[in-house]
Amino acid sequence: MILNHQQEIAVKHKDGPILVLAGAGSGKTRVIVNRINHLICFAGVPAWQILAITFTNKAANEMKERIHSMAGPEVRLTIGTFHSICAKILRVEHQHLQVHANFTIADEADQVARIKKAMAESGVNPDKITGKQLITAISKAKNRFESPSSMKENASGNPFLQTVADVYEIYERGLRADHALDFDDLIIKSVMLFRQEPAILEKYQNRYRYIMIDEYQDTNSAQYEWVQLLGQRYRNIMAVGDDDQSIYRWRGAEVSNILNFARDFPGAKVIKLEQNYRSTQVILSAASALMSHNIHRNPKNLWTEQKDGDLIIRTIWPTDRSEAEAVGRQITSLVEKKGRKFGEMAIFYRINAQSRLLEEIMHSFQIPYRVVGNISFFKRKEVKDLLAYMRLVLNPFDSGACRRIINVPRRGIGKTTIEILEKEALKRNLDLFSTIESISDSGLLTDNKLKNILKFHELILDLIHFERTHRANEFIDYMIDVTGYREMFESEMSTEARTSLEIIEEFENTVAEFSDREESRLADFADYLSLYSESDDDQTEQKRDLVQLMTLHNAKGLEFPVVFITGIEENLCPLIRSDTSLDPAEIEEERRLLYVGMTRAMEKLFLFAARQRFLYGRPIQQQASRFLAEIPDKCIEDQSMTMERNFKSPVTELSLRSDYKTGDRIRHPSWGLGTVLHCIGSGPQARLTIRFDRFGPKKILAGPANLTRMH
DNA sequence: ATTAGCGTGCTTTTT
DNA sequence: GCACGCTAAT
Repeated sequence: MILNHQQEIAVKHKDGPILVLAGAGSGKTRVIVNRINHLICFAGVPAWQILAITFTNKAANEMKERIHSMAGPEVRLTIGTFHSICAKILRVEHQHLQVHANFTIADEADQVARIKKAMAESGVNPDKITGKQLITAISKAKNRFESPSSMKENASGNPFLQTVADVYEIYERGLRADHALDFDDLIIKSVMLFRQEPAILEKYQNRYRYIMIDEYQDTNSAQYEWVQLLGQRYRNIMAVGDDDQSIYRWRGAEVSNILNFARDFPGAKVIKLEQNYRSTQVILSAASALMSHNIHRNPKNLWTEQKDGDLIIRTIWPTDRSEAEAVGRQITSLVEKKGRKFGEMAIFYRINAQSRLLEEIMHSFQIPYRVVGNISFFKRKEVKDLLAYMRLVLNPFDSGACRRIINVPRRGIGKTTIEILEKEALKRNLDLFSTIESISDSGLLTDNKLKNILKFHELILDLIHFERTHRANEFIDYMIDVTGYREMFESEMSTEARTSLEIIEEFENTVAEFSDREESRLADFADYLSLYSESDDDQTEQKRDLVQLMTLHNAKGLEFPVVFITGIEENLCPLIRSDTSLDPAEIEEERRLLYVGMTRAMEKLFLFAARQRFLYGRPIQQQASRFLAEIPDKCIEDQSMTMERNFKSPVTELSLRSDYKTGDRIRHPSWGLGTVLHCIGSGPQARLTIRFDRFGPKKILAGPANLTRMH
């Protein structure tokens, strides 16, 4: 395809910083791929000097493929996520850190387990502070480069921070003892390495002279500094992103990074890609109108050469079930009457819990589907067990891995034996695995038990030995047999054991596939498993003609001819947790999330909501989302009335009858002056969200509040 | 030492 | 509606 003018400028840009503000569907990936190709084939840049960073492995793989098909399969450049690139650097430079080269990467489950342990150890009351809160707080501290000790000093008087600091300290100690790094560490340790070792920094600066970062709006502060450090020497940085598609603020992404790029890199060229090649005019107008309600953004003017296309169908259903059935009916009729393929359609929702009902309905309509990014494989205990074996073999210091599989399958090593081992490990300041050797002459264990653990020890040593001389797939096959892991299920005839065997086989297939195309060391495979989530793999599914179900977050970067977005209701989309007051910035992020969902649609878009929804097992009365009222009527065909005659759509109510609107100034008898952020309904029943000048945002009911309107 | 059964409590999104 | 964690029973 021919590039448009703006795309061409970006593609042909060679030296110096450049920011590409790429609106939804504006051919962002095309620009990156073409520029890389241009650098290699026309600008004389050696491929190995190019570094391309993406946020998901899926994006990285896709980019790799496209570059290889364009510039030739032999070009070798570095493409990967921040995390995988950092992991590779840290393994090479490990001697400058306090870890050995085979450090394990603590995945999410591992992290949760460690936090729980640390909580128990420091005597935190789990009713008061949840593990999740601690993980978030610790992650924030880490990304500020704050150590547990400095956190302790700064926490004086704040009991919450005090607790966080305590848990943080134990958590860190645990990671270090096991030679493990968590996701945050991968980035942070790399930054610290760059900061402290100028020679190493220089080495990588010279190596990666051309840096490209996709989804720049999703970078967090540590990643930002990483880019600054690595890029400051040659300043050949291309940042590509869209502030309107920033949906990861909650995990530290800072939109300001993209908004301030031109300031951070003086002389940066700024290119705006505003022509949309994906959606119809109607869809694009609707999405743009929605986004215009956000205040904190770069205004942009997306346009398309495409015709108007079909109106967006907006329907409020009485229940979540009827909503799901409507999706099923529509899909069936689009296939039967319009010749659509299942694979051309996708269903989006805000939270994973919504998928179950949809799955049930798809099933009863006999619609082939798949759920993207669903738990399953990587959370299966079989996969975790096998992964633990791998980790222990690669890194015998990993006591967590050791503990997990020391008695799986049964080896007669029970809780008490493990407790004795752990106490001894703590006393001697050793890891679990080496404790096994040194405990033999201590007389702490009976001969029988000693025999059992020594046998286990020997088993692992044998695996370590085997690993050195074999490929990952050979090792895994060997491991599964020699540990008796497969046999454990083979001897059982239950259906559960049968699925376990299937999982094991799937695991073997994964290695086999991996060994086929990548380096085939076990260590690489372990990284692959730790850093790659399953939502990353195959877009081959699209070819298998299945309707795809996914969360709005997972929809980013994809496109479908037909899109259904379900559950566009207050408190669900935007999602508002009951315990938190609603922060305007969070509402803006929710709006961006819906925007991302809408802009995935090429031709047909359905926006659905329900008045009653089952959530956490109970029926909850829902109201249409404020976002629905923000989409202009001219883009919409509202089917609520025809579908259900005796029900008046709250959307109509919402958009037509409101005493207050966003921006109105009011006075409250006790809270004082404030600005209306949002209003649902009218009269005394109206539910208002007001940001008070002195007290911040509050939700109130208009009736009892006795508000005065200011002019 | 292992398992089964029951109650609790929690639910966003992910590298 | 679910997963998880705890307890109690074998």
